[in-house]
Amino acid sequence: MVERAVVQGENKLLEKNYRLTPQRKAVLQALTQAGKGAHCTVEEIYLIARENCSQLGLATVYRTLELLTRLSIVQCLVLEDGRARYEIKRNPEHHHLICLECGRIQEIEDDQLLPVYPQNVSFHILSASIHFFGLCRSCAN
Amino acid sequence: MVERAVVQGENKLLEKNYRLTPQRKAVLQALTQAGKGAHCTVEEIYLIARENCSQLGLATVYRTLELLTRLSIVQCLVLEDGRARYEIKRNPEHHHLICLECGRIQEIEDDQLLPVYPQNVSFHILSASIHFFGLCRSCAN
DNA sequence: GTAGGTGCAAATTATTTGCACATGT
DNA sequence: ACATGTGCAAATAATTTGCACCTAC
Repeated sequence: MVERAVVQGENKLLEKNYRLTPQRKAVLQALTQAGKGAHCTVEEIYLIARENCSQLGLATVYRTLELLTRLSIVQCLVLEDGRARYEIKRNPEHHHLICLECGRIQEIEDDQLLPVYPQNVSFHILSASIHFFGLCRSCAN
Repeated sequence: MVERAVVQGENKLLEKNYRLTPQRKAVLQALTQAGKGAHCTVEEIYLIARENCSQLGLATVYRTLELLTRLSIVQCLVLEDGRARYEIKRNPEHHHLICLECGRIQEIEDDQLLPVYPQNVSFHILSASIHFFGLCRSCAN
């Protein structure tokens, strides 16, 4: 079964006159297949996507993710380890709870934290990326 | 004139029985010399620090920054470009306003944004890193 | 048919590591 | 004196790029 997010992504590509190649389909498929809260590295996406598109090259995955990011189909998350992670962009926006003990990443939706954006700042805020660090339930005992 | 932050950093090193080498002094000095809101890359810190310690090697800068981070003397900031940036840790904590147009980074203190940490989440939050993206005053026209 | 996309291998960039030598305490 | 630190060069890891070939439209 083809996920809704895949179809939406494919449509966005077509709308902007980008070609719908098996490689792009496979990357989109991999991102949704990994599921919510997956935050896959490029390498991980590559490995999953190759199952549906065996001749896929790693460089193509990088190029595809760059394109999908530019089209706001996916979003990039860079954690302290400096490696890029990607996830399908969703609405409403969400933020991340990163466990300092086990490294697991949970998600939290924007409206669960009544985002109070700064006042009296001469800066026009368009979006926010919030990383909370702490201990997840099981690591906190 | 030697900055207060340098002296504090040096004392923290001594307290924990780390040696106070010219290399470590130079890195601390470079970080404070760059000033508030500098967010220097490792390479930049290396270039500044070398002015006071000519035989300094880049690997030592990496090792020193890793140590200073571990001792909470500095903090590491990883932006979307994936390169590590470092700044002296201050109190109160602050967050970042990143201009999407010119890339300049402003700072905002924690208490200026009534930090609203999530409620009803089974996660023990210890700290937060908030990146706001948008347009700085001059780029917004 | 052709512009746009891809695979591969080589290049680049950021960071880490091994090891012989140097130095702060 | 000696553990700790350092410089250098080589290793590793992540990402980017050049180019000949391929394919979705």
